[in-house]
Amino acid sequence: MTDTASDVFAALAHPTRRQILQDLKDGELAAGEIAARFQATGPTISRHLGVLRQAGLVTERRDANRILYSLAGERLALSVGDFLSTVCPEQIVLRQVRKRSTGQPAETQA
Amino acid sequence: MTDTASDVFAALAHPTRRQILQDLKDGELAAGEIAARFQATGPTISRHLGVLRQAGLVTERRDANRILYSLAGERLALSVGDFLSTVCPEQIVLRQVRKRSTGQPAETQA
DNA sequence: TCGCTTATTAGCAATGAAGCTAAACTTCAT
DNA sequence: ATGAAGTTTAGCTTCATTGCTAATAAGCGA
Repeated sequence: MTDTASDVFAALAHPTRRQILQDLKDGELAAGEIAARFQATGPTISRHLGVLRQAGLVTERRDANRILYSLAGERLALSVGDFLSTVCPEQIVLRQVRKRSTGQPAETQA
Repeated sequence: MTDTASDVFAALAHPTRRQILQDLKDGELAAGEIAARFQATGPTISRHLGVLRQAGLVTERRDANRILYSLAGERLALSVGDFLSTVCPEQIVLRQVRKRSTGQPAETQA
């Protein structure tokens, strides 16, 4: 049910999560540093980070006390760009992204 | 909190809706023709089409009895590509897309 | 007008998402 | 050990989404 693309797009559907990804664009940040940029509570941001991690859009590593998050830009470009390039290939171009071997997993269940 | 990008990504988060967009890539289709391609009922597909329309990803026009849906590819590429190009600009290139010129009139949400 | 086709809207049940507070867990310092 | 800082997990409430069936609207033809 929860295929890859759905997880990725659902993760991107929340403005806080998109902002987190933009903040991570310049380098890794600790969970607390990320949470400090929003009005939401720490647990709420932690859950958002969990959604992003489950979608494969961020990676985490431990540094002593803290947990540092990094952007998984290639994964983001691959998932989203792959869909975009199949629906409107004229308007978008993917760069240095290997296409997956097979086509879509054909999940057409409603 | 339902900004434009959130509506677009939320619309793309459902596999049926992504498949609808892919089906529309080759030209406009009537609602019934779209519904016939899925196992879901007509009303369910109609709601999916409503979500896509509200996100601005499809346009509709009346033809006698039928309502024909078309892909709004430029809008799709603009919304998604704009975000992608800010988060991971190295991996993606936008083509013939004006620089975020759309001042959307804040579409209403149910 | 009546009936048929096409498509949407209304209403309902089930599921999931998002936010909070409180508690728990990990790591390091005292 | 004890404690403090940094994060996550648990539990709860609220609201949105998804799906269905039944009902409604709109258009065309006899």
